[in-house]
Amino acid sequence: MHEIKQNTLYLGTLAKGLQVLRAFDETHTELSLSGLAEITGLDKSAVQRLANTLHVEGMLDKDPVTRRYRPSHAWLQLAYAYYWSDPLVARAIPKLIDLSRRLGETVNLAELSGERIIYAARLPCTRTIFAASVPGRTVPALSTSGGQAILATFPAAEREVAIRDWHLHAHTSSTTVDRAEISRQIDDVMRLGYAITYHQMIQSEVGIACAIRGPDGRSRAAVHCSVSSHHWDDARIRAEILPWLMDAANTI
Amino acid sequence: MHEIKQNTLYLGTLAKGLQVLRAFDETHTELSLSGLAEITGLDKSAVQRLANTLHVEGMLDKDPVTRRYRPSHAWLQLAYAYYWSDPLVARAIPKLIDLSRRLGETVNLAELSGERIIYAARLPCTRTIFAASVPGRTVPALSTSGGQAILATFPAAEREVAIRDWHLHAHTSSTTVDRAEISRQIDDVMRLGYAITYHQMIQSEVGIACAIRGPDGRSRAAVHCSVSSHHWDDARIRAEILPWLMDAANTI
DNA sequence: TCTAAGATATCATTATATGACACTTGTGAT
DNA sequence: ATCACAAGTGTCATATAATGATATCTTAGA
Repeated sequence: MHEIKQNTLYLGTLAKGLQVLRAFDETHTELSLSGLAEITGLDKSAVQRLANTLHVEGMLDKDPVTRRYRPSHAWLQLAYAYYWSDPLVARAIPKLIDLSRRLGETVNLAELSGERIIYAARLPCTRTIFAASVPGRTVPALSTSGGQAILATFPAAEREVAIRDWHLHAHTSSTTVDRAEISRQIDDVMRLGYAITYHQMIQSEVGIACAIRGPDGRSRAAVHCSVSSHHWDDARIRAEILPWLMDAANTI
Repeated sequence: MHEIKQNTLYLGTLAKGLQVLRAFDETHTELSLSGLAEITGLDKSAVQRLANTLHVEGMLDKDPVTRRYRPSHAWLQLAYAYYWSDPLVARAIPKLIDLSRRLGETVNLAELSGERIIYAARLPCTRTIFAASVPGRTVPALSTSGGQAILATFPAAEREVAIRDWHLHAHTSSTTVDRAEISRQIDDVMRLGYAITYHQMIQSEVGIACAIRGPDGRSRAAVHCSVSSHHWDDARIRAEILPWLMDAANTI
């Protein structure tokens, strides 16, 4: 029955424990034993043992009355450890703080994580939806200015593979799902040195991003700014946001 | 030999896997197998299996050349799931954004986690040390204005136990380690409705906090603001920061 | 080039996780 | 208030899956 990972270096119990942790997301903020069993597809008894162990070890809080499990503060402590381990975050944060004060708009550090962009650091400056104010959110790289800015620094072959194969999802009615169109957009990014996208993840949201280049010229992260199209027209974005954004990206 | 937790509901393998995750912190940002074995106190072979499993499951990145492990982006995604699960964060963030714009200073959501305060949400507004700009950091509750503000809402008996027993650590030369003095400070907090501490975690840092009260009057979190004593004297703090801070805490 | 320290691989042994089942507790409907 | 069903908790024989000692391979430093 068991996985092809039937290697002696692979501990199934630990992997299942991680499955339980990852069962929690935007829509599943607290889960009962049976809920966990359903989502993970694991045996009822197994989930009981896994959840209990995670609880005893302080990784899950348990509501004594509803008996439902919730992520514990330990999850934030893991994030704290992550932040120290990511050298880019430490270098970017001071610049992002300056940038956000200067622009008065939300700025992010967007990192490439597989086929997706993860917002590693966020400085929300204006009331916005919750998902846009907390770090750790991931979105398809092809659909964001951050992802396009990063992809534009890739060698042609890799870029084409990415544009052809990477996952896309129509988050809004205006999300670009035509890969040829995305390819053209990325050509523009290469020419201009920055990326702008409209209404990709949220309606009336404009994303502007500049890649942070490594010593090899290749980028794995971008400085990203998100503004409302109601408050900012194209000309003002290019005049008042872009210069500072590019400066920040280049000095990180 | 094994733990007193020799319960059939306790999965040792999973617990050891978590130990490996928690081996990473401020000072250990990337670890080799032998490093992990040393920190966790686990068998070399066990660590090999645990780390390999965590790597395969995407919880640890592995540098192909140094063979050292680092926290992966998955750690941030866990934090993202945490944020959705914590009802206080969602309610606090819009208020914190307003507050930080108004004050132009760093504001935090401080939650009580055992004997410590954890900064669940942070909006850094001014360049500061790295540890103060990323969420997930924990500090002893007794040594922070946030912790004192929360403790001041506790019934007398619990408060006294906390002041007597909770852990203290002299982070700076000015950290208050005299528990009688802390008790007096908390009495002041109860009278005034807010807490101010000086030089507790960092030199020349002033912390100001107001408790966020639940329907039962008891508090589990506080709105916290951190400023430099070079730029703010006591009078200005009380006149220009406190009113807004208390307003924010009361409306969350 | 040599030498250790560290990483990877192997394997017999048995401890440890498994999952079916029974039991208990809570919840919502009648 | 009672009942019935769903959900949570506990037990146990079984064999899978974790163990840790050892051996081999790799890397970095002398």
